[in-house]
Amino acid sequence: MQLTSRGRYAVSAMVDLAKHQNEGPITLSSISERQFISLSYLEQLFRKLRENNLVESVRGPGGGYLLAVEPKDITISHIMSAVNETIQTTMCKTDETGCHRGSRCGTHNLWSALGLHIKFFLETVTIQNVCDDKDFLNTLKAVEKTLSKQ
Amino acid sequence: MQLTSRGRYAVSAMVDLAKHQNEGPITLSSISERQFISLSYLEQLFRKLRENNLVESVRGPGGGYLLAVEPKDITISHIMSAVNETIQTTMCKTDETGCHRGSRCGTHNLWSALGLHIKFFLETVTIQNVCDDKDFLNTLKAVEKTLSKQ
DNA sequence: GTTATACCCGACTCTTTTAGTCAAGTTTAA
DNA sequence: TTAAACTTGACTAAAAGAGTCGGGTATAAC
Ligand code: FES
Ligand code: FES
Repeated sequence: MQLTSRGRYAVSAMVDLAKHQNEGPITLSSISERQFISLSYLEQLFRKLRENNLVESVRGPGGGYLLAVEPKDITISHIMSAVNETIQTTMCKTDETGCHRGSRCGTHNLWSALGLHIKFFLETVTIQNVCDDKDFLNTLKAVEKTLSKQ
Repeated sequence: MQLTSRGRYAVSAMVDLAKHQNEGPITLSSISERQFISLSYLEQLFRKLRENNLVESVRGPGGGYLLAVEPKDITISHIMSAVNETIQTTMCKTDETGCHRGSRCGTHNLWSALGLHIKFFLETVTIQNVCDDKDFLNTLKAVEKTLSKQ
């Protein structure tokens, strides 16, 4: 199980955008160079980011992309969902092909809890945090401290 | 990104085994029926579980598998590693094909923290917990409470 | 000692997902 | 008019995953 590059690239690009926020529209080719992501691939990703209202585009020469929302209000979860990078931990369907043929399997609550655990992290960290490169590490420490006390 | 069935099946099977612990060696075909997992696939998984000393096998008629360790000492993480179901959140390599061509990218700490976050959960929950079907949910609540206080 | 049970093992195929490309547009500042 | 830069749909190739197959070997029961 591996975080796909779709999700990682999208976040990298959004962070790059946030860091150059005050420089006007940022071209994909400049992001491409800085983040080592192919231009075509970025175009694909930004289509989805725009459709999800996370970025705004400016066409024509001098154009590029701008954040449509403030960095502190964009969570990693927003970005991941936008590019269809969902983290699916359960495999239950209601039909005959599901986990336990319709009913809940003995591990359902485990995977469901894992899913929530991950979701919580992704919804807590914003790209502002990533730019600052510290808050989510503190978050993590607090979590571990709590758990180890049990 | 999706939890693979390799990992989910392995955990399901181990939990099944734990629940029938006191019945002597458990055959794979009985697990196969209860958990809706093909026998061949189970054999593949149990090979790895045995190589990692999580289960013991008894050959011949009346044979089957037994837990090699107590349920309270087997974490989800143990099982997942045994069947090569690692959750990889970073993509850094040291060579020229890595994330940022050798150096750290701006999102490295984020993914690294996510990886630790998941790892912590998987190392905290045991199959005993899953059998009881409650402890890891409490764990989760404690985490969320801590985080929401920040 | 034959037989049936059930574990053991390597290799293989099929399917799905992901990564990345390509070839065509359209808008607009200079 | 031109060139920069976004827009779009479709396409291909590579990787990972799921699951199968055909052979084994050990051993309890008869
Ligand atoms: S994971 Fe939901 S029923 Fe098995
Ligand atoms: S994830 Fe480690 S360098 Fe990018």
